[in-house]
Amino acid sequence: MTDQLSEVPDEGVTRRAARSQEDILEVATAEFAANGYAGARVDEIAARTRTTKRMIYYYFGSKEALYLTVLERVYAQIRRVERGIQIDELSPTEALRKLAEATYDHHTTHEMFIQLVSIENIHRAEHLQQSETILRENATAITLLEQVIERGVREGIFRDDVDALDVHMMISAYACFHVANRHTFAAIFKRDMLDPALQPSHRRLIGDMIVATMADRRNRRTVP
Amino acid sequence: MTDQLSEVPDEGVTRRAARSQEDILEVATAEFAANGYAGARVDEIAARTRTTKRMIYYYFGSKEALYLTVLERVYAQIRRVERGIQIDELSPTEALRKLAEATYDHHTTHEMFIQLVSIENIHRAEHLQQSETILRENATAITLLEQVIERGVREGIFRDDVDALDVHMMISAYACFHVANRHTFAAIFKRDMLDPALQPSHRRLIGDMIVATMADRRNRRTVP
DNA sequence: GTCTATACCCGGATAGAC
DNA sequence: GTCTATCCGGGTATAGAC
Repeated sequence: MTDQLSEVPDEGVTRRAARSQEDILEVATAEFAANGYAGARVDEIAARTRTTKRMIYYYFGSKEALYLTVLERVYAQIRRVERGIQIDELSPTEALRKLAEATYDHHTTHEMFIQLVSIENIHRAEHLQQSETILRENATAITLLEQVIERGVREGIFRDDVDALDVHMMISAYACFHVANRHTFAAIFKRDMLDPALQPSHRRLIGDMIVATMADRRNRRTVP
Repeated sequence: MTDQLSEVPDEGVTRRAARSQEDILEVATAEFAANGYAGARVDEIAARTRTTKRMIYYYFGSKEALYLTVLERVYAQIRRVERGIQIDELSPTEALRKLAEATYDHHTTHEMFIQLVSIENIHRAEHLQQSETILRENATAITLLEQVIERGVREGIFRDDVDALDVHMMISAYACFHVANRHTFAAIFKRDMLDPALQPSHRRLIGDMIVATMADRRNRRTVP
């Protein structure tokens, strides 16, 4: 979580203060992700920062507001990744595989994001619903997927009874599960889903899965 | 979570006491699932039971021990479902679909189980690892899947580079996601994944997905 | 086994000086 | 903006009568 999460500092705030807020957010992200909302300790965040607890309340107002800022920061991060995906030159099949792999790559390298999403779901997305930014911006992720699927259906190579949200659901489910359920899975089955040795095959499998499902001839509208 | 979760009461405990402990566990399951481990309140559990807070500590010793009992109870429940699945008469393809649908059915009707698994993952499965029962018994879920896949590979209709744990992972990922990420998904994309109107198609989709992936001819060892 | 009352501590939030 | 010190609610856990 060190990559490009910085926000533009407010005008009236000194460079040092902005830096300090960044530090707090960095540490808070780790603390919330590791312990959940109620389990996270503001004391602990302060202890791991160069600032004090008093300053955290000065900057962010409350534990909940701090958590919300953390949430918006990690959602902004995945938005940037999504916007960077280029699929112009690819066939619908290749594009689908690339989108699936990009999601797999993001989630497997951003464990804290997945943990925060899990935590947010435990709390019925009550905080997320307070953030107009996330709700407005992050839904756009599927427009790319919509275009790819529409093209594939038009070309007669994709089934037409599964929409973009369904595909997004399948991709996210697979990619999330590797990270979100890593520990219970490893405890019961003795296999670490994030073992680097397994990642290439898991990365291929998500592409296979999505492509095979969408191209399944038994469900295709137009049989060639 | 009203179905058959009862444990056999200890010998020295009266019928009334056993019933009281069942009540506590029922309510505790809901409380932990809804608020996470740290967010759950023993006061609240006591308030929603006919017993008192003092009795909860008398019966279970600590909040953590209570949570562990809750966890073992829901894992015992899914074990019973898994053991009840019959696939003797089915082809490998049909068996795979049936197993996928059974998992989908269980998870979508046991929201609290999925929430508790999420919570447990937030805490790096530290509690789950203390339960020899869960670790010993729940790994057996894949033996059925192993047999089906071995048969399918032998008959040349399944690819042979995806093992039973991988398939279990795909099935669980899909089924878990519907429940675990329901709220963030609904908030962002305005679609409730557990909407009863969508369930038949989602139920078909998980079967299609698993069957298509395993039968994908481009990855099959023996091309017919 | 079941109750009431309470000890004790921890954590979020704030006061107020500089 | 930054610090130290502190309040105070509430949460886990227990004492002790019946």
